[in-house]
Amino acid sequence: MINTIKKTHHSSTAGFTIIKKDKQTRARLGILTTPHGIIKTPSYVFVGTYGKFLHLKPSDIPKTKSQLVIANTFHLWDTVLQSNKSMRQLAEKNKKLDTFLTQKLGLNIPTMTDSGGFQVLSLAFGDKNKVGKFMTGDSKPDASYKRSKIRITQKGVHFNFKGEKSFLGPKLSMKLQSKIGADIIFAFDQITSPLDDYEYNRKAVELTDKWAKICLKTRDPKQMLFGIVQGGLFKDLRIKSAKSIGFMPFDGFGIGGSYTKKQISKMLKWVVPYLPEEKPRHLLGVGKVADVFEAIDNGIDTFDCVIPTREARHGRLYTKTGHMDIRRGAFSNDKKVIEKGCGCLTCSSKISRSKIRALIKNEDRELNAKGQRWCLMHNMWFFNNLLNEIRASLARGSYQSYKTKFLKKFNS
RNA sequence: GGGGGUGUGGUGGAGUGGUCAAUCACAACAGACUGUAAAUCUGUCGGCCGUGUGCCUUCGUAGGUUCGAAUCCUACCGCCCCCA
Repeated sequence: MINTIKKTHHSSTAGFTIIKKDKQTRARLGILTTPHGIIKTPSYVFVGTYGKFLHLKPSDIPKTKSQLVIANTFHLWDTVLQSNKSMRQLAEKNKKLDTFLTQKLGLNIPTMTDSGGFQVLSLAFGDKNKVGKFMTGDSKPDASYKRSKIRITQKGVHFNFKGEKSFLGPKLSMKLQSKIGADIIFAFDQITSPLDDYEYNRKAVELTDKWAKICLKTRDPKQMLFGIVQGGLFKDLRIKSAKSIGFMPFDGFGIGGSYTKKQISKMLKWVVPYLPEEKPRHLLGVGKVADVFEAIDNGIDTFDCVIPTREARHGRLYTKTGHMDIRRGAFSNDKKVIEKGCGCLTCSSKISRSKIRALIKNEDRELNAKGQRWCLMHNMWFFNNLLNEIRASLARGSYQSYKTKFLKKFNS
């Protein structure tokens, strides 16, 4: 089983170093060191939920310049517990791939896992509720809103998934995350929805605190464990949570929860001052272009988001002037590359817009997957390149002007 | 020359007397996607405006039957198949 995989982690190889702080914002340039390599921060973290990227080969990932990948404990749950012969054989063949997750990825790079806590939110609602992480400013709480599918106790969360009863809590999450073996793991927290009231959030903060302590106690010491700040939309709860979680001996901190649109920045301004300056900060699940700058401005070092990959699969491609829907008929005869001067594999291979369009709109699974791969290669590279340029501007001390210039050109 | 079949909105293709401006799919157009139950979802898709259980014009063409026709009848036109 997984025990046969030799672990080469050494906690001494993990850490975070701040190289430079921006003078005008809270932004900082840093290096996050893990047993599987270093991450230059600020950095985008790409979401490979099942320990892989749909339609990408392991060798594609380095070509996108991705530094860090986050997978999900909830989704890997079954497979990591299964005795897996092929996985063991793989481990013996390629001894460099020393964890379950790097084996899944087929690649020896720094990884994270989410605790599965987010699924408590996303799986908790009936399809009718349509409540996600974000709520538009004018959304109003719906009378039908209720958490009909979950029951939260002091030990964790009971819920139904695909008709089966499940339970996930801090202890089990730590156990699973240890088996998965990511370099950085997250505490099991209680995320709330934008529709939850003060009282519900207050309790969630308390429970998140309690679970945080359990996670610290039952963690695998070879991994870096990040605690998570909650508090919903409420300033005093956010601060309370940040103080409390920030005081605990975590290796870094995640900021979680859900928001109304355009509120991320405000929330970060409440929370970040209460987190230890010398430790890395991760913003969970946020990553549109504008949000990237907001996060970095407010002292965030890493952040993960499905936007680049999901939108790529849906045909939305990013350029410095905004994004395009490659499926549009207007591109059917467009022989140009997605973006002139782009260094991604797709653009440097001179794959035309019309070609990508034809592939991604093709019913044939294989051709469609090829089209999606070109889109993924482009978007992931785009975001990594953006972060690379941001880092360069931080190093030069011209972050603010880079940001202004970039956003002026970029139409979201 | 004889027999049979067929003709529907950008395309394919339903519908064979009323609830049909016409199922559905594709294309097109517009929008969404933020710790991935998401290789996905939503909307529009004859014209007009006052956006409505609104008006107008449509189912090869021209007539006819009927209270009422894309649907039945007749003729014509086009295409397909079979026999000569």
